[in-house]
Amino acid sequence: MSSSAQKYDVFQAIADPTRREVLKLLAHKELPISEITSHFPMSRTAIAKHLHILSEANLVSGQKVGREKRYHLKPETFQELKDWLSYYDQFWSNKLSMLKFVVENDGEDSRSNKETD
Amino acid sequence: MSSSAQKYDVFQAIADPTRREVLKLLAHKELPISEITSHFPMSRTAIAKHLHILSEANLVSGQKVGREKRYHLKPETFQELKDWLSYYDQFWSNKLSMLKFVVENDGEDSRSNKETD
DNA sequence: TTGACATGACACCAAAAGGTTTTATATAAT
DNA sequence: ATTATATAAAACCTTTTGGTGTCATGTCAA
Repeated sequence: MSSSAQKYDVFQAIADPTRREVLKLLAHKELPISEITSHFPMSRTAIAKHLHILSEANLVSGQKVGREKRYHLKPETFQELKDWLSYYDQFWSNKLSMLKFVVENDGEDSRSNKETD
Repeated sequence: MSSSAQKYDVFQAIADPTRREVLKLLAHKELPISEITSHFPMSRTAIAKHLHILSEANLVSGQKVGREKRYHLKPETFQELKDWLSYYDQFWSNKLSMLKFVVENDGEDSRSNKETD
């Protein structure tokens, strides 16, 4: 599949508030560009660009139906994001258990700096 | 300080590849700016800016220790992202894709050390 | 065939993002 | 007290981003 020089990745795609709104709209129902546009205070061209970016990031995909093109979400890519996030889970659980350890042992570890944050 | 007019949100913060690398570094160990910088082909000032953005997005926080300032991750904000993502689950939970997640995370939290970004 | 509709593709522009270098300030060590 | 270290802050520059408007193309309906 596309290993092509993707200009936009998932992270950049969801960085823009308008694009996140578009995703939210498409969650409920697949929609053509002009209908999506009607929900925003900007031109259809602008929305088309946003959809292009979302599409390159594989967050949405469009299928032509007659003269319109209907866009819908692509679940797989949301999963990519979840995977990225879950990478960090291991560190937090470690951190939490370590904190618990420190507390239970009255913080006698010499090298540890306790954070008040 | 908690009511600042946040210029950068979490989504923008993680949009940049360098910043995601920084997060990855900080996952293992809290670090001062200069040490973080040593992992990148750019100036300390540039990294400082990235840290400022990550900090504004509440993904990291820094504490001064002597003349250095050590940065560490803030788990709560990662949770925010998870929440945003989980909103979409309802729309495709019946369909596919969650299956993939379950399978890939089968081994519980022992040594799943996937390379992320 | 003609006209309306839905979209795609350009060219253009202002503002923001991501980097640089320089200057300043606080702490540590000799 | 002086010097070296660690960071902060400001001015500046270039590329990218997010928007605009205009024109071209493809499809449906009279």
